[in-house]
Amino acid sequence: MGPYKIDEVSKASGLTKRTIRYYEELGLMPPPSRTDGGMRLYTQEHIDRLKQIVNARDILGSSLQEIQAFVAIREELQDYKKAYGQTVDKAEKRRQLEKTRPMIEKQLQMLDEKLEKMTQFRRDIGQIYQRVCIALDQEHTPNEGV
Amino acid sequence: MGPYKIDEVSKASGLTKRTIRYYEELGLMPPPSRTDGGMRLYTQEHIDRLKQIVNARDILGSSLQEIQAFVAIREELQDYKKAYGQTVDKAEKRRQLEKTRPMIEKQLQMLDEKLEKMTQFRRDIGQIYQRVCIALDQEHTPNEGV
DNA sequence: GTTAACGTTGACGTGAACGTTAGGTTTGGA
DNA sequence: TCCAAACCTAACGTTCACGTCAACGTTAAC
Repeated sequence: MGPYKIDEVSKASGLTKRTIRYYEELGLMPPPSRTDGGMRLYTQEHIDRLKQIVNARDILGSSLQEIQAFVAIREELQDYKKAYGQTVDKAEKRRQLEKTRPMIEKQLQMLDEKLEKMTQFRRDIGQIYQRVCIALDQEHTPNEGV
Repeated sequence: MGPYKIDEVSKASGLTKRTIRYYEELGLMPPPSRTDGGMRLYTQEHIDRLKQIVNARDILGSSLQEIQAFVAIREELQDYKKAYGQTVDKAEKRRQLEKTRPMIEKQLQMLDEKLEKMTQFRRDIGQIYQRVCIALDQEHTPNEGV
């Protein structure tokens, strides 16, 4: 359990070594201690911190490509609606819908996952907030009392 | 209200003209019609679509800098915890906490906004999904019945 | 004490998501 | 009809978030 070298941290966090150094450079992570030779020595706290960052990144970081997938669903449905009155071929409509359904299901699953992680995140921060408030109250009231 | 030129769309959506053209290029938006001279003519639907994209982008797109703000709060609190047993100066601790509290409040507000938008987003997709399922059921069942 | 595996710091490369500039065309009002 | 304002495409520049390569130093096992 002692100090970890960067490769172990990489495997534990799922990030590449490059990314770990990059995050340190950005200041996302406190710089770890070093050996006399200059090698980085990480603690468990560093790993936890990186996992938090990865979590937050997964929730909050989506590319335009991913966003496109979401908006595309609505368009497909709009296309379907437009074609609804015109298309004579019911089987064709059906095939189209059957194609889009699994896509929507996938998006819903992704959204639910992100929502869950996000609410968990919210709870964490909320708890921290409460502790801060309590601490502030406790230090404030006694001076006024008696 | 008639066709919109790109500058009006820009003001209505909050995106720059460059970004609007870029999103079209990416296929995030259906290409608008053109005048004989080649000028883009947008409809209200285009504007709505862009607003959806902006919304989704605001929810899902955060940089590492923004993520850093979230993670930083935890670190500050950890620092506080560490110093809790050692610091003799209670006023100093209090000042530190009073400094972090508004930061946490801001983060909470941001998170709540994102959460609300996200759940709304989720509801929308869920409704679309239901309509698709119903449509598939309706076209399926009658052929089997009576 | 040698050596292979792993670490370090630059430095350049890359794709995404635009900003900016250049050079030319279109539009709409005086 | 003329002209400024707004539009167009094309192309290069930029920042972020890393990947990748080179050249070199450190560790740990044998």
